[in-house]
Formats: sequence, C-alpha cells, structure tokens
Amino acid sequence: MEPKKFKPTTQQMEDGPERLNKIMVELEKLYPDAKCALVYKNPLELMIATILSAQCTDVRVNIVTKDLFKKYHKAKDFAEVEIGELEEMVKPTGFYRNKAKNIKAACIVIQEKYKGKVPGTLEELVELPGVGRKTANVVLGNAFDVPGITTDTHVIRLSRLMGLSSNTDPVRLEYDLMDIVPQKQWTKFSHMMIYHGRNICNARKPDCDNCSLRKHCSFGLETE
DNA sequence: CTCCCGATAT
DNA sequence: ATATCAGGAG
Repeated sequence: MEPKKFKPTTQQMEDGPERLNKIMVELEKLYPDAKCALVYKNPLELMIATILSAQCTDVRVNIVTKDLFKKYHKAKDFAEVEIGELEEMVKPTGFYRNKAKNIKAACIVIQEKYKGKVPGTLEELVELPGVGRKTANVVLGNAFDVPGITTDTHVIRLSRLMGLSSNTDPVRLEYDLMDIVPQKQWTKFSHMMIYHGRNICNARKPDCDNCSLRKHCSFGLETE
C-alpha cells in the first residue's frame, strides 16, 4: 500500500474564528482602503451601477455610467426613458435588454412608490425589478451604511478556496460568513475579498506564489 | 436548471 | 475557442 502523501485539510489548519481572524489581518494589511469600486454619487446611481455590474467588470460599468449619469439624473428620468436609447447606452455591459428593462422598471417603482428615493431596507430593495440580494447588499452597505456581506462571484470563489464555508449557494454562504465575520466588518470584508479576487486570487489563474494568505488557505496549502 | 450577452484574457 | 466578469428572473 502506497504511503499517503501529506495533504493539509481545512480541519488540520487553524479552524473557525481563529483562522478567519488571521485572514482578516492579512486582508487589512493588503487592502486598507478597500471600498466600492463602482463610481456613483447617490443611492440611485449605485443601484443602477450595481445592476449593470452583473457578469461585467466594474471598469466597464464605470465607463458606461460616466455617460449615463451625465444624461439622466433622477429616478423620474430613468422611469421615463426611451427603452431603446437606454439599451444602446448599457449595451457594452452585456445582458443589455434585461438590464435596461430592469433599470426602467425599478425606477418606475421608486418614483411611484418611494417618491423618487431609493428605499433603504433589504426587504424593499429586493422587491425592485433586477435587484436581488447581492445588489441590495451593495446598495445598503455603501450608500446607507448598513453592514452587509455581498456574496458575488469573487466572495463565493475565495470563500470556497479558503475553506471558510462549504456552501456555494449565495444565500447560505452569506449566512455562514455573517456567523464568522464581525458585523461591523461585513461590508469591508466583502470589498477586501473582491480586491483580492481581482488582484491575486483571480478565477483564471490564482497567483498562490504571491499570496500572503496562502498559509491560511486550504487551496493554497494543498497546492504548495 | 436555463437564459440573458458584450468585451477581454488566456 | 473558451472562460470569466461585483447576478437576477422564470
């Protein structure tokens, strides 16, 4: 029988809060100024930018919204927009028919039900067309200072690689992370994970050799 | 589960 | 050519 090669597992590392704490310390060192990368001036612009960010880089969203927010300002403007015109403007972000339709529909609701102001609770936000839990948490965390963990593609991927949770379902993962991350850090944690997911631990080729989280990461240890 | 979908890196 | 990008709805 072949001697088993040593492969560290999540159980063999520091587990639970202790390991997460070390990851948080490293993340804080790497990204002390981590914040929302989307450019916006108010909750409405952030909501729209976040809807546009689905399956699209924030860099491209910011290019599109630069012109978009120059042309339209209030919820009323988007509620009354010519849909074809909006489609053309958001086309580079992909899914442009859905996104244009959702932005217009959401702004109609905001205009009629909320007097033009974006609502500030999770329950109200997720009722808006095109606004799911992730988008709602981005708006709450950055425009309303309500702590929230955004389980986007980066947070899901890194959480799995780091062994922070076995759940890949966004909602279950969100609750798992809320259990182990201090509530005051929820929004910042999301931003730091996203920065790291872009800079080092990207999906195509995670750069473990240059990752200072490697010794606290189940994937990093297993691929040493 | 599938569909929506353009732009870029590999 | 294929995978991926701050997802959401049916």
